[in-house]
Amino acid sequence: MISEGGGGVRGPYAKGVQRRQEILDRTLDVVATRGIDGASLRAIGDAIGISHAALRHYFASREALLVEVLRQRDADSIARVAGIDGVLPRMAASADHNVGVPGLVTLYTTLLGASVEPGNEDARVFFTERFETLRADLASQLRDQLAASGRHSAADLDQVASLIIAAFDGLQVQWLLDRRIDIAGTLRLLERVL
Amino acid sequence: MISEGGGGVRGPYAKGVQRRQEILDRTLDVVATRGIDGASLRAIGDAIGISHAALRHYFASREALLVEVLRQRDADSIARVAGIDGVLPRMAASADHNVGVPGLVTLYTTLLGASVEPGNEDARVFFTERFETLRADLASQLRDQLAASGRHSAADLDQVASLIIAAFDGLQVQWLLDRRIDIAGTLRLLERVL
DNA sequence: GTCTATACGAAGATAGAC
DNA sequence: GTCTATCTTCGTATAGAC
Repeated sequence: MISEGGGGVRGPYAKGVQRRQEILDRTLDVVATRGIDGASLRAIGDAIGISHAALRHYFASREALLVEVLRQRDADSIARVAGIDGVLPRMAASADHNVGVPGLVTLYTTLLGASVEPGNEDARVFFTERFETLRADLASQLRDQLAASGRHSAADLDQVASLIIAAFDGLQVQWLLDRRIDIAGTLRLLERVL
Repeated sequence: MISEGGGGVRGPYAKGVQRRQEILDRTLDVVATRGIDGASLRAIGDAIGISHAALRHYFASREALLVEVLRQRDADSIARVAGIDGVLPRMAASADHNVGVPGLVTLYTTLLGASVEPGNEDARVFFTERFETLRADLASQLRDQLAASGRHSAADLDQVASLIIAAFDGLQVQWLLDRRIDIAGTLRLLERVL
């Protein structure tokens, strides 16, 4: 719907949509291989076989492209663990999966760090909304869990949600710097005490 | 000792040492005012009244300069709360202080995010060592606290230390993106459950 | 030891031709 | 839709004044 306007009905779009997806996929490849700093528009363009200027026909800026890569993979990630019961077990499963895709975790961490900087509005908007949504979802699920187990909590569930997300993100950074860190195990520790 | 070699004993150094500190101080000002991306070597040089090339007489690279700013302020920060009893109260006090210096928190967060990227070795070394030291200190203090209260913990204290640091860092990021986040309050929540 | 001047290559962004 | 060419700014590097 949104992507249908002007021009023909099908022909022009199939290629454009495919091209856009190709750019997103190859960008993650380049990021994983050469790092974020190595993923210049020219390097990404070279990997696809187009000029760096052509990339900007699909994405408004390099930042917008990187954020879009993350947005897509993050949605996949959330969908993958959607069936798992319990908030912390779901986070731990996510952590386990992420261990296999360090390039993506690096992209997440780097963009998150950059998002607090004025001038990186795309990343800022993405993460602000992501955290807002995630906090609300987690808090509501925690409420359900407590109700189901017949208990009730004295703690502010929004604060608990913030804490869980913070632990997840913070542990991921420590893990990237030192692979001995056990993200899932530490999240299970948090689950035990909560 | 280290900084004494060649030339006179005092004269030449006074200026250099002072200049170096001036650069560190002004760099934080520029970062706080214009953001990290706005803190180019040229912008920092302009703020001091020297050329950008002169900065590299004191610091090997822009990254090394930024890391040194953070290293110095971080040491101040740790010293400031050193007298406070209990691990979490000390972290909460740090958080309370940081609320007043958002530019420094932004610098910390941005450099931390960048440190996981290959090519940012200065930041990587700083944070890797920082986390290692901090985890060891926290774990040892937690052990003391438990011993003093006559209890003993079933949990791995290194994991608890990781968790506390992760919560602190993660909450700071969420706070930078949404000032409604209550870092100290959420840390106290963590203290209550541990 | 301290600093200016200057140049280099790479980056993101942009304009306009095809 | 894609390109080439160009603009500006960046970090870095070097030569040399004082």
